[in-house]
Amino acid sequence: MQIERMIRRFREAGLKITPQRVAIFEYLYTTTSHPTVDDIYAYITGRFPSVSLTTVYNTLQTMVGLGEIEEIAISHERRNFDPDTRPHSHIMCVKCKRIEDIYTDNLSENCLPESVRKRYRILGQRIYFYGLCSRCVAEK
Amino acid sequence: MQIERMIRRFREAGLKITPQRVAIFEYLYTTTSHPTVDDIYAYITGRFPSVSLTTVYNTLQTMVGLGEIEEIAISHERRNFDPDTRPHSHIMCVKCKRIEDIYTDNLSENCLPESVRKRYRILGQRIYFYGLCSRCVAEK
DNA sequence: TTTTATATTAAAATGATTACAAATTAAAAA
DNA sequence: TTTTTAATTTGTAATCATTTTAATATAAAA
Repeated sequence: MQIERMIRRFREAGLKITPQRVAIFEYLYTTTSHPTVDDIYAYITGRFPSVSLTTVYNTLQTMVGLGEIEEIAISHERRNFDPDTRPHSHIMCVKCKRIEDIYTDNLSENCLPESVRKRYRILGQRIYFYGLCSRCVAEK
Repeated sequence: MQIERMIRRFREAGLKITPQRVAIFEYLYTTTSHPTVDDIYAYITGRFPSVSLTTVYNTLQTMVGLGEIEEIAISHERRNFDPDTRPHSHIMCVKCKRIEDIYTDNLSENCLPESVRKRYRILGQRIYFYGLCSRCVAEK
């Protein structure tokens, strides 16, 4: 399972396995949402009341460094993390800020003109959609 | 020209035309880059030494509200603004952080599955590419 | 020219993130 | 199992970006 995988990845990197870290893994891999630092911190404090925000930041940064989670830059207001590293896109409701995954086989690498491609070593690509979800449309 | 256009847009919205605002318009429409708040502030202080950061923030926010500039969410480290509101994409060098425009006729609205489309009122879309520019590849 | 509503400014408040040093602990070695 | 050691966690303080606020200044209408 993914939590075991993270433990193995941390061990391989010479990092220690602490209960705080495992709790963060558990939260990331059992929620289907795209949590913020505060979401994660709120959950962890439920289990380890004395946990420090620094620990959450450090662990997330380490996981990003290992390529096991990704930051979603869909909005400047919030910083969301995504434990799903398969290629996919996101859509955010501009009102309630919820983010949903979009899986599609047609990720548009082909948008990149040759003139750009030859001047860059391409490392990644992100596609974000913005809209109003049906719930928020109904409300207003 | 675009500066005249912004002046007209502000007037139409019942907003006043101040030298500070005009200087911000001038900076935005005579640079081809994607400036941050600090880039703009640095330029404006050259002309109005006593200008306040608040004025820069307020003016940018107003322009975003009028739909005349857009925020680029390509990175959480920086907040870049784009005075070009035509549909286009961006590529950022992950090392030097420079952002370049990409114009392409094939913006992938078609990436959106019907199942998602029917649950959202789509308002916008952004595509970001990440890579190393030739200059930064050479350096390392 | 006077008036008035809006904009600017400076300073303080807020919020997110990072840096730091002391105390704790995971895990390797004995 | 116990000891040792290096890494981690914690709490606090520092930093940085952004927003709020209230007083002052000013664009533009009267």
